[in-house]
Amino acid sequence: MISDKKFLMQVYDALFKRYGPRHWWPGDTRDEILIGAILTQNTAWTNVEKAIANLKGAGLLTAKAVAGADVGTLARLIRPAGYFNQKAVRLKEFFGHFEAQRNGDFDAFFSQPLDVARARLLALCGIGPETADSMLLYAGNLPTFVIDAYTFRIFKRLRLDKRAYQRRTPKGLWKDDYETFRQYFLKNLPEDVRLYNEYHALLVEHGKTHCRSKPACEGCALAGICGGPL
DNA sequence: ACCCAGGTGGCCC
DNA sequence: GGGCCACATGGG
Repeated sequence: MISDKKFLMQVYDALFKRYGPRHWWPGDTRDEILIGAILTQNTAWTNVEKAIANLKGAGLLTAKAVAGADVGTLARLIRPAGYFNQKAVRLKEFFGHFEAQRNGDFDAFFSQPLDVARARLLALCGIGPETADSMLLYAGNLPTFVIDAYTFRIFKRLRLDKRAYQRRTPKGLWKDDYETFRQYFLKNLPEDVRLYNEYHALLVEHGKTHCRSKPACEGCALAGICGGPL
């Protein structure tokens, strides 16, 4: 059995060879990346694009503008992204917090040690581990790894026999666990923001087209690595 | 008419 | 800690 380090790079190489560089995050500015990270929670990116276009048309695609915007206005504009009432409140709270507490200085925020910045993001309502890691990696260029539903699904299928990235519950059952997955990647990959960026983007691209409900990976970029159906 | 999408938080036991 | 549930639009 190959080592975890080699295994992870083997998967990465196969995906990169198949899909090429993804040029993530899809957004022109850091503010837009942060906004998109909240809008895309459990939502198809195509819907997020519509919401972002609306915000842009209203001149509300910057942190400062969102912080000062009316929640009802935000909700109306981001409607296509779903959960628009929740997300409108959370967007305004998120950027309002930074504007009020830190004068909107994201450079300083992302200059903090990764673990410090991460804990501060997680303390905010509506920012869970995936959103926090997306912000840290793609908006802050800090070396954290983003785990999402695709990552769980793809890697469980790849190595269901090993389960190195699952944890045991007190009852002894194997369970998906965000932090266990994340630590697996951080521990077994070189600390490289560019690599973490590309790896997650590749997993999303692969997940969108494969390993979804299909029972097997026929014609899959990971053929030969994949362990078969879940 | 379903089912799913680059999650999160609240509530119950 | 684990199991449900609400949140909501748009595309297949």
